[in-house]
Amino acid sequence: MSAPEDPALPDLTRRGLVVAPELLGCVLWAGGGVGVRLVEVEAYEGADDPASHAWRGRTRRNAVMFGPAGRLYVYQLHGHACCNVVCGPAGIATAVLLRAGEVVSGLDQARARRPGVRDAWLARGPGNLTRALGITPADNGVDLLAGGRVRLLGGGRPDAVDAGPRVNVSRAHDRPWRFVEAGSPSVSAFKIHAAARGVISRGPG
DNA sequence: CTCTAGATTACCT
DNA sequence: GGTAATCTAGAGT
Repeated sequence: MSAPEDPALPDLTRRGLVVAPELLGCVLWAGGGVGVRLVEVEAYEGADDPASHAWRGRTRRNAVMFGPAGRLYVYQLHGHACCNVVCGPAGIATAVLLRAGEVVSGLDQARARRPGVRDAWLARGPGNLTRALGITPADNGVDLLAGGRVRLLGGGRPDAVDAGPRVNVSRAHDRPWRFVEAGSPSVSAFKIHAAARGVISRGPG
């Protein structure tokens, strides 16, 4: 009871690039009992990463990225919500974007939120993942380790992980900071930036 | 105050 | 394959 930390969770106080592949297989659990096992994530750093929201320093939107690890950073884009797990020590902006997962609990609730979508695609894509879980900008800044409505739980690592360029980012194409569980049907299938093709590698999970 | 670009998605041909 | 819908934060005037 006195040790709420989940031993299967990676140490989130390290930089997002290190934490990101270790988050694959972990479960993001939200209200309504819906849980999503993560199969696709992307790392974002701070001042050194021109693709990051935190590249130009702290603003009202990205303030949570500069906070302590284990918080949820939620922002809206084109009318959709996307969420990140904040990493690193307080004061350092680094986070992991949660791009896709497979629903492992609360299937009925997730289906109700995404009518007409096949089960494997319920949480495929960052906007779809937040929608299946019921996460909104109102959840920005919540502590995922505090046992609240939104939580991050440990899980088994996938057998194999693919790395490649991040999706729909127009800068820093040379950085293979997108990590996916190899072969998962729940991984999003968006076109990568033309300049980023060919930056793909495979490594052990 | 106005303008623009964007870590997206669904629908079109 | 392509593009319109959608809307806000951030930067520019």
